[in-house]
Amino acid sequence: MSLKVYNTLTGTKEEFLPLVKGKVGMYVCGVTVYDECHLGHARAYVAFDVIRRYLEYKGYQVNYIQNFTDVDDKIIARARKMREKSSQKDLKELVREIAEKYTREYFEHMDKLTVKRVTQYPRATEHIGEMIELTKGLIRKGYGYQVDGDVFFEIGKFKDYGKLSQRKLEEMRAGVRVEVDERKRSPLDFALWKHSKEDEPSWDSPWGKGRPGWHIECSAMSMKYLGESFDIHAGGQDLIFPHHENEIAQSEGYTKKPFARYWLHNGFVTINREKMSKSLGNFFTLREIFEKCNPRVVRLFLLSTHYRKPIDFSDDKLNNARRSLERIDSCLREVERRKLSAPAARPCRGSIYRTRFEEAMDDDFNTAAALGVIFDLVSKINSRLDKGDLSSVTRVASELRDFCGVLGLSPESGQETRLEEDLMKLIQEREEARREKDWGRADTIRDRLRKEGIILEDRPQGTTWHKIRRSFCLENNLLLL
RNA sequence: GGCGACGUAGCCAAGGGGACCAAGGCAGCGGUCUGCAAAACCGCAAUUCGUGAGUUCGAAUCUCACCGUCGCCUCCA
Repeated sequence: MSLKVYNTLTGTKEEFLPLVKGKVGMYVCGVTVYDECHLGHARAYVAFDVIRRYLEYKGYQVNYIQNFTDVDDKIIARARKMREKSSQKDLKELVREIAEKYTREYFEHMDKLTVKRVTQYPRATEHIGEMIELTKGLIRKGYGYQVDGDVFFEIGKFKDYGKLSQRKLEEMRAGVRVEVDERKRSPLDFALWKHSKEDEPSWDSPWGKGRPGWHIECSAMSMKYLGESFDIHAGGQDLIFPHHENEIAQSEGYTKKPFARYWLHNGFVTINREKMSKSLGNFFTLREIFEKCNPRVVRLFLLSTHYRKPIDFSDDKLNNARRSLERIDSCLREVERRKLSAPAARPCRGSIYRTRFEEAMDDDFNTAAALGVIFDLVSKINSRLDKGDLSSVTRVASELRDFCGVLGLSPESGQETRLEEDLMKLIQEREEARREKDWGRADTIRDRLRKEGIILEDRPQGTTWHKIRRSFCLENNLLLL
């Protein structure tokens, strides 16, 4: 069975065939480290993390590169603001600090979302030399022109300009409504190199002191780490134009070879159906969301819609995801409890579920459909457990774990198996009370433990307990009131 | 203005010419289990896929029109 991916470049789903058999080179545009990550970032990196995981599941060796833009106008603007306020520090120093801070935070948040680390995270500032070389080459080949200390890319010289965003040059001109830099030959020409002001971060170049334009870094770094042509280039839909269009122009203008072969773009996160964005002020940072919600819940929420479609965010929808996740978790917990777990089985010989799961994922990474299979598996396991038919539970459960792993939704390992002594004692006390049919006391203890985040369940085989996350506690406490 | 996406039960969401009188989740309802719960199980719940017309033996799925929502064309995941 073959994997099909939707390619923005052609506007169709195509069979995925990597350049080199068994290997995939994949580049995803990373963040500009000038502010906190928000849900939109989470969506993109979770989506491409799942794609990476699935490619690995299929047996590919994935070389996954993601950059950090650690020098650009926004970071500099931020640094200026900071300096105005209090700091005596040098602007360049501040830029470095800001970049470092938000890079660190990026990793913290992605770790919580169980986004696996990619192969390498190159930074723009560490590849200035490569970018200068590229820019020099582009000038030599007639695509770049210098004005004062700036270098621009002349889009009119690249005949395929617009092929990714499926636009014609004339159409775009009509739409341009930003003030135009008069020195540019076309309003759509973009900067390869910008001269910088005295106090700004800068590097020596043939055009004087300056810094690279935004688009050139991705061309330079993807080429360096993945070669002049590679398999997958991905990012948010908002990067299609102009960022990715410009990358293509630069890279293909320079190498005369096809750049990325498959372009994948994720849809936006919306709030009340409007794009979440800084300018609208309707964005939620991951920090805020994680304060009240388990990151796994966020991840499940994000995967419940196909990655190319818009996904609308609300507390209500998070709660929905929360309950769904609890359904998976309680199933796995029960399997564990009955000692029916086994390591995730990988042999792909087809159960009907595995076939369905792979069909879903092969169809442009349809995680929503794949989740449907996961829940069918959960139902099957629960049903078997209920009937006491344990014969195939171990096998089915390992399949379930396997699929959860591909989506990055495996429960945290190392479930707590011990309770503080006083809490253990309370549970025993309740057992006694129940034996004596002192229901009042039993219920008091149960409620009290619940407030501690410990859920008791009386089963035919005896009482069980499990801890719940604070986020779950909050909700359950509300239910108690 | 140009280009594009979407509209499926109370909510989320998959499907994208016949196996669909439409998967799965949440919420809901009835039952089983329980001291009561919780969890779980069994069952019910869209005769219908924005509206209208058309193509077809057959349409949620294709075509056209209309209505509605959103996005890109400017930094943005």
